[in-house]
Amino acid sequence: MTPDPKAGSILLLEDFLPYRLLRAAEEVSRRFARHYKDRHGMTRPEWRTLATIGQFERITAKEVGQHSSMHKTKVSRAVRALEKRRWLKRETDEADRRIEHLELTTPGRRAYVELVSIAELFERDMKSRLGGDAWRALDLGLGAIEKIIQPPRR
Amino acid sequence: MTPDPKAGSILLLEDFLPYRLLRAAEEVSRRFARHYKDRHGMTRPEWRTLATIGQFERITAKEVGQHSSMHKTKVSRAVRALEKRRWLKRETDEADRRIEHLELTTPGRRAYVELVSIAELFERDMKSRLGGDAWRALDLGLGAIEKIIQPPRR
DNA sequence: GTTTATTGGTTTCATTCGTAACCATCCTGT
DNA sequence: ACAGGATGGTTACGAATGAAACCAATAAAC
Repeated sequence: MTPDPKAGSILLLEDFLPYRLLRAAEEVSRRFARHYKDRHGMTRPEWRTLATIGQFERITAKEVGQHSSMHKTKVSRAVRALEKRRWLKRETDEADRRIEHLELTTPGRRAYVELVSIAELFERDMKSRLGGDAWRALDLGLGAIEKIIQPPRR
Repeated sequence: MTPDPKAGSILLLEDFLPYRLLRAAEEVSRRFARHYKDRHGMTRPEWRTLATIGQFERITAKEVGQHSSMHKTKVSRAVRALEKRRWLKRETDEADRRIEHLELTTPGRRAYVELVSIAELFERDMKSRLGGDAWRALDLGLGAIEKIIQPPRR
């Protein structure tokens, strides 16, 4: 398994940025996921939904999807799952009865607060492992990508 | 949909690094995927497998998985798909008949060369959009993550 | 004021995925 | 030489995914 120096090849997968980016992102996510999966058996869509509803007092499913970059079917399923746990409640909008406003219940907010602290701990740990320079570099690089990729979602 | 400044929340999903990283990576990958999907209807596992076999003259399925960070079932399926296209051939190892050596056929290598140039074009374009500073920052940041995440695969 | 288009959200369905079980082959120890 | 593991690779199966169809409800067109 030695790289082939022969002419024409010349793509080192391990240096190809889209590959590196996805690999790094998936591994980091996988590690972070262990925490909330272990803790409550939550999936990533559920975690993102919880995080988003927690961040905004009251929000619709559509807005959750926009804010957390999730397909509406993922949101729909995650909302149902969280509802089954009694971590959130829906309220149909009076003026437009298609819309449902989502809010966390008291246990839901408790879970949210707990998960926030786990997230912060994880991020701090990651930062300390990476070192300040790399952390800032990553922040800058991701910022540049975010500027490029469309609908600036905030 | 205004952020809730109330006490206790304090997690901005859009600033949470694991989230940002995955979102950026998925979007970049999605865009790159359009190219090889349009061109040959290839999936990501197939593209990675092709890229890996092209990079090494002759390689086993297991090594493909290691090099491209793919689960062995993904590799197995991708290899079969590429084989059906007649882009690769398998050769059972004489000494150890569990092992199969994989090589590209002539059309396979042709497709590989084409995809490499697409990849390089994509990367160049991405670099020019991001700008040199951000590009280098990203490279540095990803390098740091790679150093942290396990089996240093090279 | 009725048709027509749009929108928020759910459901269906085909595809993709990973875990685990599996098969065949090889290696180890005795 | 034979039992018990490992190992390369495939298969089976349940869970997750997203595109598209769908359902209500609202808004626009006329």
